[in-house]
Amino acid sequence: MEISPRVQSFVFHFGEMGSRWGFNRTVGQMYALLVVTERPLSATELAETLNISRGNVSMGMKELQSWRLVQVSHIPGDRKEYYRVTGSIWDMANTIFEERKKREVDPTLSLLRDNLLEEPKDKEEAFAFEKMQEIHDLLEMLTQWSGELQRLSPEKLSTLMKLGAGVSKMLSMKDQLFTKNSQPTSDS
Amino acid sequence: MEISPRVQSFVFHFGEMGSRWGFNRTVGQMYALLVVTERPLSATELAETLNISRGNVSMGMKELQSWRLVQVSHIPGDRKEYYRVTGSIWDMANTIFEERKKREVDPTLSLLRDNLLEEPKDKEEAFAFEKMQEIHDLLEMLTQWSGELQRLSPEKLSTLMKLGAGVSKMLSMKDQLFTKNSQPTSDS
DNA sequence: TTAAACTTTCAGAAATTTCTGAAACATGTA
DNA sequence: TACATGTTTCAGAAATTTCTGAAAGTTTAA
Repeated sequence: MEISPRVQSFVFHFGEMGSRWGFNRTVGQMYALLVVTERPLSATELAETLNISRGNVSMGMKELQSWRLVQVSHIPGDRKEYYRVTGSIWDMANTIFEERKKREVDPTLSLLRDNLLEEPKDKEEAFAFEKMQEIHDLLEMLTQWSGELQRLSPEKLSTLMKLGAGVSKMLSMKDQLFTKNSQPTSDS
Repeated sequence: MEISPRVQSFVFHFGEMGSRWGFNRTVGQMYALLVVTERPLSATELAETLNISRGNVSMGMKELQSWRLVQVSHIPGDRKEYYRVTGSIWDMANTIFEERKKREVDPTLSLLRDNLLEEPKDKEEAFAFEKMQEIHDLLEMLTQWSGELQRLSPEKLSTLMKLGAGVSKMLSMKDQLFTKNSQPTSDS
């Protein structure tokens, strides 16, 4: 399969950047190519288009499937496996966030929780524990919040984003608002 | 300088994780150690405590300074340079977000902008462009939003987070609210 | 100017990650 | 069974990243 220069530049760029987002260059390229191609692609097509080995594609697809970013599909009368991305761009972003959290934040959170169970032994440790507690709280906040955002529909999220600086204004009116309607927030 | 086992486990863990957050293992360790230590540390102390070379510390400090996560400070009558973290844990998270955005999102955004200037040549390219446009819009949204959040004070942000599921409820009342008070949102 | 005390640089060693390609494996068909 | 058409695995090659440590650089003081 040949691809146009501008699409190619995107695919390659995504490869370079992809490594920052948790997968390596070729996996990034494979994913980008699948995103911008309407029809599902076979492993061989991926390998030939990107000039990478067949084996590498196999491993890459396995990884992308483990991230739930790619699905296998079949074409009637064809024994090959064809790959395509799952869901929308929005789903992609959501999934990447979620998976990264699982791999990067959660382990830190549980380590901090464990470490903070006991009491600090001296002044130095007390200071360290304070900082670790702060990081723990921050990460927990982020975790909780990202959960909320993921439950929000894209439309609502878009509204929230467009609101922009208005968020601040809105917050200052929040108490007033919720008191008026006597609707408590659903705190955990 | 010797550090307690639990603090050490945090420092090492942060090293492993740090590589995910944009810096390598030893830089992550150096930063973690500075975070949990109250007094500023010299390069030699860092090197000895972490068992890494003096040269590596020098490079690491340069990098952390370029991230604006670490500052140099001096002790009167001492020619050594001492390092300490800048700002609070909250500032740290903010800075890391901002720097990562600069390095990871912005280049993609400008590549997409450039690529999308011209018209697609055929049906395949049209589909690809559509997807690229969606990614572009998503990234731009994130960019705009993260800007907003950064301008928000930690207290307000905390309120917003605690609000949790309430955000959704609040949004549905937003129009009503702003109409009542005839206060338009400051859209860009 | 020399020396002492410190920092930075960078070539190349070491460690780690990624990728290839051949062999093993799987599955359907004749 | 033998074969055709696929996929997966994995040892080790290749590429990349990180780290060391010795040499060069900087600054202050006498």
